Amino acid sequence: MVTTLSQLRYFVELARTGHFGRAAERLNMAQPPLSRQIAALEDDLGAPLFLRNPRGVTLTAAGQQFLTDTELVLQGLERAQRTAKLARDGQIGQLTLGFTMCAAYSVVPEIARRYRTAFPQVQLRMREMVPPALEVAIENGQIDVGITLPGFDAQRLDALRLISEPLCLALPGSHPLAAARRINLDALSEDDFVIVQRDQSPFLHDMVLHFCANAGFVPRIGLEVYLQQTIVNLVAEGLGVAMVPNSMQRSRVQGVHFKKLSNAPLIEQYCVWSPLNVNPSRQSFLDVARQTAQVVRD
Amino acid sequence: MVTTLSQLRYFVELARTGHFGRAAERLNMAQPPLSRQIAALEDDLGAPLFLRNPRGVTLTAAGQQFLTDTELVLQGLERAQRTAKLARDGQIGQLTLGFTMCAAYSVVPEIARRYRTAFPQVQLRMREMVPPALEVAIENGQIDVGITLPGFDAQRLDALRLISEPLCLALPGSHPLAAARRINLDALSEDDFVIVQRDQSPFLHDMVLHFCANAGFVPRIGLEVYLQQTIVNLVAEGLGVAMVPNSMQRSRVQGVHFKKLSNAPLIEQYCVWSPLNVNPSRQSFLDVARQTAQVVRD
DNA sequence: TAAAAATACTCCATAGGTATTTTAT
DNA sequence: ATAAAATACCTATGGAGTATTTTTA
Repeated sequence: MVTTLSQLRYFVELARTGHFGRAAERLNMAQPPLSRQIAALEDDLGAPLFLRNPRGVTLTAAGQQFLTDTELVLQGLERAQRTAKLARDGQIGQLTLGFTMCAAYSVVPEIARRYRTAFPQVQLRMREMVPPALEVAIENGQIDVGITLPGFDAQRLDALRLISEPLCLALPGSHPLAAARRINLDALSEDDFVIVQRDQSPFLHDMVLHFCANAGFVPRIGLEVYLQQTIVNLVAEGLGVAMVPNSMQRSRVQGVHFKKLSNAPLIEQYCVWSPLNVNPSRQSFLDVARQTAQVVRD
Repeated sequence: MVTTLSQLRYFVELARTGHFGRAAERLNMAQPPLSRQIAALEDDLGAPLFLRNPRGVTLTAAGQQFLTDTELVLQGLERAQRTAKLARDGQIGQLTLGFTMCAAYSVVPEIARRYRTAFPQVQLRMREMVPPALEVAIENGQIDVGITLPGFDAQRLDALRLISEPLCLALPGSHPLAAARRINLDALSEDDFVIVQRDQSPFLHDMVLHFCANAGFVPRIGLEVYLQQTIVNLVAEGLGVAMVPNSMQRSRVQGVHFKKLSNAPLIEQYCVWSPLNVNPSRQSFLDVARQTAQVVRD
């Protein structure tokens, strides 16, 4: 014989009523099988749980101990059953979001805030990463959703366009054009540019080069930096100028001036994910992302 | 269908191995019943727990959630089974000890200390009470064991003699005999006595009266107090003299002098309990009490 | 003697076994 | 083509029911 869940439920009910007959009634069963099951349980445990009195039963010390423990077990089981359903529906669990620095200051904070409010039981983890790494992380399942620039493999990943924003110019405070309101790119044909390394963010790298080409010059590349996020810092240090997404203005680095760029190219942000990813929280995250982008656009 | 404990165990094993065949092997069963039971479990929960891949299975989000919850449930059950046995053997649980003030300063502290050391998992509760209340509390089951003076109903309660100690005299500092080393009781025939009310501690009350009678006088009773413990305090206030158990000297009340009494009567301390009491910790407590008394006597 | 629990005996639901088919790369 | 899981079908353990006996204040 082996302890069963019904035995535990029978035990709890009998402990509450203190009476085989009434407990059996409340359990919708006859008294003899209840007696047998309780006897079997006591046998399994190797300890009597009840004292049989002529007018009912009372718990032994072992029974009292077992009652508190058993109630926890049964509650734990109910909780397990409930939370399994919640996890299935993506109401509970973990969701890991990867995002590029370009998105960090535009849609990501608002999306994260709204998602946490709507699904407080889902633990949202966030990892900043460069676009190629992000794509790999999605394929590995290390992240469930990414927010990144175009340039990903649209064959293998599904995507949702969120917003587009213009590039703008980042100038050091010491730059002669630091007081201008709007700048034509050809005015910077003699400047040093700070630009992200091509292998870290090919789309943005190429976009900058193409835009310069359209303006009729090849930019002098003073620094190629590994991480997108250091660009603004290096501009602040006076090491060159840079073209960055408009939302980078929110980065609040001292000593950098952001300027509108005439005929600025638009850069798009996409939500991307693998169709193989099975995290049930993913869909509701995408819903929140879509709504948020809608609101931000208006 | 209803979720069973075996299903939970099967689920945990399958989650660990990620393979129906190998899990079934480790569970000492064939693969088909394992498949069926897992399917039944998923059906019950209303959520798929595994993703079936051609080379085995992996957990869904719901499965991951359910795994952590289920492991807690199974551990909880094992714990419940273990502690039931410990409770049966009196290794774990609660034991309530009642004691009179007369015992509070003699054996009780040492017995309690030893018992707590020997059975740290048993929560020892202690309640000071007057002898008649103690007897009632034992019959009610409010306390499991009492330490008290003789005079209890030996028909209904079992008892174990612990120690005997002489009565001594408690005098206020202002008393003419405050400097004496040993006193004959007849020297106090004109003094006011502070004595406990007869209904609160009949045995001690009568013992004092009898001893005075043997010394050839009826004591002048200045104060009859409700609680034994206030006697020493009132003596300290100069309101009379009193006969108290020798161990009351340890009460450390300022302004009281304790004196040896010639031919002092001995007062015994008993451990008492009801044969109807079923607390399994009781027997080991009695063993400790017996041992402790033995040591204290030597 | 009366209320309550335990035992005797029967039935059937279901867990598990074996053989086989289906599925997915 | 192959490994793995699902399905079909069978057997038997054991849980629940009814009728009855035992227990103890």
